[in-house]
Amino acid sequence: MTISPAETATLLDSILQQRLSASFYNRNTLTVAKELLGKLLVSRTRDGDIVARITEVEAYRGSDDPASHAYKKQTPRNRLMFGPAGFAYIYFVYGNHYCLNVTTEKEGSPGAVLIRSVDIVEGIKLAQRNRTTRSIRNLSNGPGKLTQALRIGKRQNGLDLVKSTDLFICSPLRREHLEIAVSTRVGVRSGCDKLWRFYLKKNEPMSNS
DNA sequence: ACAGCGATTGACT
DNA sequence: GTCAATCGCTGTA
Repeated sequence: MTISPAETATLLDSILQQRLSASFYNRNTLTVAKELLGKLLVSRTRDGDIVARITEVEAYRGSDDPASHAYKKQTPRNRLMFGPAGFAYIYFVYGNHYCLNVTTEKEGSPGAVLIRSVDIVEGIKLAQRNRTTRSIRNLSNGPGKLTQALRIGKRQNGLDLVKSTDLFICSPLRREHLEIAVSTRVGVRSGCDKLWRFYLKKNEPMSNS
């Protein structure tokens, strides 16, 4: 099917109407994490748009969470976790990879949700080019993979997800029933008592597999 | 100033 | 299954 530019603009308008508001993010991090499952992450690039369904997340908080970047104190790197909700917190790990978080909680209360896995629903070919792989299974099932697939990097760190038209999250047009599974977080040495990883049961944990 | 290391990935046995 | 790559941030001096 072909879509005219006017129709594309209308479609984008309707998508933007479903965009998550600041009040969505400005809540308990665990609540936001669970409710982000099934939502659509949209990245608009020069070469085209990519839409991805969120399938796995992890919650990170502050002084109650030894696994969090914000466990001890505010630093230049983790400052966004201490700021207002609804902003992109993107950090660089292992010398190679970027991880995308969305900030939560009221200003002064650190919190963020790490997006760990998505399914690309629009712009698969572009995502494959960004990742230099043809694999679908391996395309965006990990925090470093999905940022590469959606072309998200340090440039977007601190971006306001409620206002930006290049990177944002919205509700799907069609409401669906989701079965949510819970487990411990991946790749952390501390905070292993907390079951703060949430993923859609349908496809089992998509990352780290 | 600098050593240690990480909310990972991909290549390889 | 194992393991090296890779670099900016952080804590310590």
